[in-house]
Amino acid sequence: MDAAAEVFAEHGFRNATVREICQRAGANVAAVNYHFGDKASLYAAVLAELSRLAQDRFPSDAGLDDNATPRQRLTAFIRSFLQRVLSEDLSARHGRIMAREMVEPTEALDRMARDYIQPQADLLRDILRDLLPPGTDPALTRLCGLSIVGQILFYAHCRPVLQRLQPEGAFAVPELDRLAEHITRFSLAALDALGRHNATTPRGRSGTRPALPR
Amino acid sequence: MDAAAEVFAEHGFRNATVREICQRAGANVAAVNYHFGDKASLYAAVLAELSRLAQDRFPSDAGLDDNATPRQRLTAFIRSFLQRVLSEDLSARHGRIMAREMVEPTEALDRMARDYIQPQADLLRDILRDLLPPGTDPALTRLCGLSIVGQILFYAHCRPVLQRLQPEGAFAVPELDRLAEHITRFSLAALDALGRHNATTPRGRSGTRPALPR
DNA sequence: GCGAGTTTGAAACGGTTGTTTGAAATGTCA
DNA sequence: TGACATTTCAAACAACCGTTTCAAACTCGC
Repeated sequence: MDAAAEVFAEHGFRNATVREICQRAGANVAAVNYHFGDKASLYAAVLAELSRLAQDRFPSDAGLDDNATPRQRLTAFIRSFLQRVLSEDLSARHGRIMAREMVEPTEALDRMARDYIQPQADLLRDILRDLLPPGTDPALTRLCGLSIVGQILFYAHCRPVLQRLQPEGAFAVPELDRLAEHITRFSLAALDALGRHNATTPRGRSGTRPALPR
Repeated sequence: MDAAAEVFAEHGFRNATVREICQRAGANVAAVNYHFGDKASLYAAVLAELSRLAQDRFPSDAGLDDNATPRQRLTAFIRSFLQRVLSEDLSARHGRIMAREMVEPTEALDRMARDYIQPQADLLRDILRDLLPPGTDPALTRLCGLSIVGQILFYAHCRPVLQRLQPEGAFAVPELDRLAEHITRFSLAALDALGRHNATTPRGRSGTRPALPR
């Protein structure tokens, strides 16, 4: 399974070959079918195991006590999410596999969305509900959540592009601490401002919002 | 080439088959090798053509006159970027192919990064330089650019996931107009706040920034 | 130490891939 | 029309894929 995780992370489900997996594991080609039934079941087993590892290595509420403020909870959420996505050790394979799965879904994505992604989405929604003024349009809350997740997943999806951009290293992936700090600051600043404008007209569409430049 | 663009967008370079391309084009299997040399050259030709189409259908300065403000230029940049990525017509194929290329690069990505992505990155950097106070740390400018691009590309990369999230449709992809407006508002709010805090200590690291919650 | 149950191994199978081949069809121009 | 170049076509090729087969090797309770 360790070898399989490596190969799946490198090539994706479809392009990974059981021959390479078995070779890297020092096993025979028939081993996969004997122990797991087929390639797809091995993939499912690897994915489940990696999700479990990533989840309890970087829990979303890392270092929070019971009465943490919403701001603290968002900070922890962003940081642990980034760690799961960017960390170079075991869970890096989880991040790479998930990134591929999002762009090119297999049947495994349905279960991942339900068991792994949905709870994260619910958690973020709850944090944002506490962070934004009461009565905030749920659609706005949702959009803010997507803006935050987007900033994070960007580094999971686009690393190959960042590495190719000039000038040398200027667009390289920043170190994780610096990155988590920036995304948190950027997002909190936006949430504060959007919350302020929205609090005055909890149900209004955009009447009192500052007009966008045209 | 039209059939090829379709099939490449659906399955990616590696998983697309010349047989399906030729069948969809009503041509013989040998046609690809006869007219383009090999599968990779056809892919390169398709990618170049789609980039050209997307670029002059949704130029980054759509509807701007010469003395547009930085805020207007950012608004136009975000909107046209989103259109290139999400629009359902021709350029949808370009968006899907680019998304795949970012997660699973082929040799074609090197040229795309240089000729297509780099100019966009330079443009966004210039806009942000005008938008943030003079003396802003270039690293911060860069991070803000990545935050903005991340929010946009998220919808290109994660649509399959969004469609699978409960509750029904609540996390579906919002319509483009609403989305462009949100990302612009979210980003401008963050830029304004970060600019304010940073302007007081143009070169300082984080001394006077509001402390993050722990 | 032995025999039933489990695991491994080399080889092969059927299927799909990108590419090549060489003949047939089509187009071009005197 | 007749010659020549260009394009299409069905068929085949070699390589690789996931999976199966079945004999050999191993494990472990007795």
